[in-house]
Amino acid sequence: MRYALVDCNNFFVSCERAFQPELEGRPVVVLSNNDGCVVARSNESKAMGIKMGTPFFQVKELVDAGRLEVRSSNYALYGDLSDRVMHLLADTAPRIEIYSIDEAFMLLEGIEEQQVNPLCSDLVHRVRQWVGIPVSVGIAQTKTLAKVANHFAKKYPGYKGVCRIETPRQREKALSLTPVDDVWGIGWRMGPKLKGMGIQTALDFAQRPLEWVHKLMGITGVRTWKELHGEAAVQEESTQRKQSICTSRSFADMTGDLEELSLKVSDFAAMCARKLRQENSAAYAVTTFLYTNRFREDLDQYYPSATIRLPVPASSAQEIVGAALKALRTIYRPSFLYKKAGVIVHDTVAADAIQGALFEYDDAARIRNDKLSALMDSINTEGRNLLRLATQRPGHYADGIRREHCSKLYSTAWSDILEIH
DNA sequence: TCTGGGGTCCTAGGACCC
DNA sequence: TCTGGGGTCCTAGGACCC
Repeated sequence: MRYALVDCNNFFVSCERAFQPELEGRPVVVLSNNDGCVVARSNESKAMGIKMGTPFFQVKELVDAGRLEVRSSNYALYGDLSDRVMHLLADTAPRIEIYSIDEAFMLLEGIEEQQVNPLCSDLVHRVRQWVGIPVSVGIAQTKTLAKVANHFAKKYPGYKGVCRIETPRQREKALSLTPVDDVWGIGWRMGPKLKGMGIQTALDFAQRPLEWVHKLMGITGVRTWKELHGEAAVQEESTQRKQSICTSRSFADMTGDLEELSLKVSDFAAMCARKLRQENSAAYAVTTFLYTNRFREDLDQYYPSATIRLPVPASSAQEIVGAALKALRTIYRPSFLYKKAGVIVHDTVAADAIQGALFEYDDAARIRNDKLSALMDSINTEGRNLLRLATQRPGHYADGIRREHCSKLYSTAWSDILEIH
């Protein structure tokens, strides 16, 4: 098997540039929700030393001085452009696995070896021309090696966006030039630990005995090691249905008020229920969690969560919201100030495979709830929650979230129209 | 004053049973 | 009052990813 990892360069920034070409060549950053911190950077802003996750207030001076462009994140736009990129990939390869909003693996089975590079080069041009997004492609025998190849494709313009690791010699060379903490699967915990033991590069790591890796890092480390040796060990994307769905937000201002938290949690839960229905799923369990502000060392900290199990998997707003509020009441303590809350629905099953509980469950009520939720879905299109439960407040859960640097909704008018049946 | 959101997988340890 | 070993299931939390 051969994999091609296609990765959009600086994706959120590239999306903004696709509709504002004057941003081309300028240092740009895109911010997280609440305009909290930097989540995407152009090459120019990376070169200025701005790090991923930098709080916005630390670079605000650069913006005020006209040396840095800033945008609030616009997920409707990014999702739309992502769809367009993925369609081009699906037209190129026999099979693709979408890994994230800006990345996908193409499975190149059945494609002749000499065809692989021209095919990928052509894809890079098409995506740039038709969607306006620059992408890089890394090709290798395993997903982890394809990731390594992708780093080279991004870093060195000479590759023109496509880098392939094929021979053992190429593999060794590439691994010897890759810092161990840049390897997919080796994170901020293990990276420094390995370096402390004298393992600097991916090649150093790959040359350790497998047993040693197993003892230090467990089964996940073994997988990474095998992948670097060209043996596929990372799971194929199998389950289409998500196992858990989460909706959470930080608040612009902290709150200790149960009433206010209940309104937020109701909205998060209703959004989870809607995502469930869109996936044609239902969930056996609902978890509500709260966070105090971890940056305020002067305040008491509290990170509680509680899970409610349901007798029958649910996807109606009524049931999910009811369970989430019940969980909230068990964890809420009035003596704290909360900065963030969220709802997770998990233990999901296909909605059409639900088995009723034997006793003590009102089937008629469930069917009524499901019908009402479906009706709400048909009226509430994405981002426009016109219908709500009584526990939800007028407005949208995104209300009160800071978005002071948002670009216009360039592309999404079309998808809104297409979603109305 | 100001510090994101949404996922997956693995493991350690507790509860419970025989 | 003494009190072993092994198995399973569940859950919380850690580590990783983007």
